[in-house]
Amino acid sequence: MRLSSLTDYAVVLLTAAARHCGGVARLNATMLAEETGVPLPTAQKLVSRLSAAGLIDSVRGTGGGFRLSRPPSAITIADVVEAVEGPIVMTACVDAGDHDCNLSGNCRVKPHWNAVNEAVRGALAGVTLAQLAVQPGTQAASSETPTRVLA
Amino acid sequence: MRLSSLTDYAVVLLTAAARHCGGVARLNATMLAEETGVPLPTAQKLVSRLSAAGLIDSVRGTGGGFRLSRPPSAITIADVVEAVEGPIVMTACVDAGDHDCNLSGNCRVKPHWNAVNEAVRGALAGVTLAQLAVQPGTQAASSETPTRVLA
DNA sequence: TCAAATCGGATCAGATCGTTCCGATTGGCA
DNA sequence: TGCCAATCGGAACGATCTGATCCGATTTGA
Repeated sequence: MRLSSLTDYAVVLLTAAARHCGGVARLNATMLAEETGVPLPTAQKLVSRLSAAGLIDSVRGTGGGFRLSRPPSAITIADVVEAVEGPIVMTACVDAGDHDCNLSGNCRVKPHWNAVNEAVRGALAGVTLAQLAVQPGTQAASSETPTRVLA
Repeated sequence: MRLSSLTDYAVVLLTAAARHCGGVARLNATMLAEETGVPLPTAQKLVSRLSAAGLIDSVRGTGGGFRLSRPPSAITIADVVEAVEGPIVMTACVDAGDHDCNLSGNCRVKPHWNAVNEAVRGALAGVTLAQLAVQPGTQAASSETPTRVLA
């Protein structure tokens, strides 16, 4: 019941990127790695995955870099988790194939897992990058409306 | 973002135990393993952990076994997760020590993780064994009141 | 007192995660 | 027009953790 550290780093990187949203047009992995303290190779790997998932638009070559593909208020932690770790599924039952569950035949718990899954996913989808990007103690100054899960 | 399969098995075992709540006084690992399809060694290991966590009361020796220490409606999925996997912490930041985070110095995301953590934990704590124990399709007959997270 | 049955802890293989490195691609510059 | 530098993209390696199996400790009943 813990996010992978790669996901943790991804959130830190994207939050930093969200803060630079109005600044330079393009960011690069080296710059964000230095600013956040995330190891450069790891940052590069994350840029790959986030780009593949469509959360950032990346441009290769000299002067290239990346930028958020959507405004920070439209990117949730659930999006980041799915981009880095894959689909949010609590158990093998919920997975599309739901094959390799050796007790799927008479498993009576299975029908309930979907609801649990959606509950957890909803909790993660209720937090946006815009909320994370605000400075600690200055949340009142944010133009974003906090969701109930953060209350 | 996935529960360990041990946790999955633990929920299946405890749900089966909850169904036998009004039946025989003591259950044993062998019996539940056969009934649910969980491998016996794994079931034994889970009994150990669940007993150590106080979710079940176990008695050793001939004729021994275990039973739920609380009514099924008072045991939530969050309890099971914590018993098998340890405390529910999304990131290293939330952990008590919060040491080995090499960017804790100027990490601006850290203050927000606690809220996310509680949101997820709340989602898991809103589902009880009593809800999982009901037969699929007969939820209306359950005496338990469904929680909002399942709505 | 003996024996059977059960829980409890220790051991080992397997898989996943995290890190690191190298190649492919692109744009700028002479 | 050709070369070079900078960046993303994918592949390989090592470490850590999980999950399954086995054997010993403990207790009750005959």
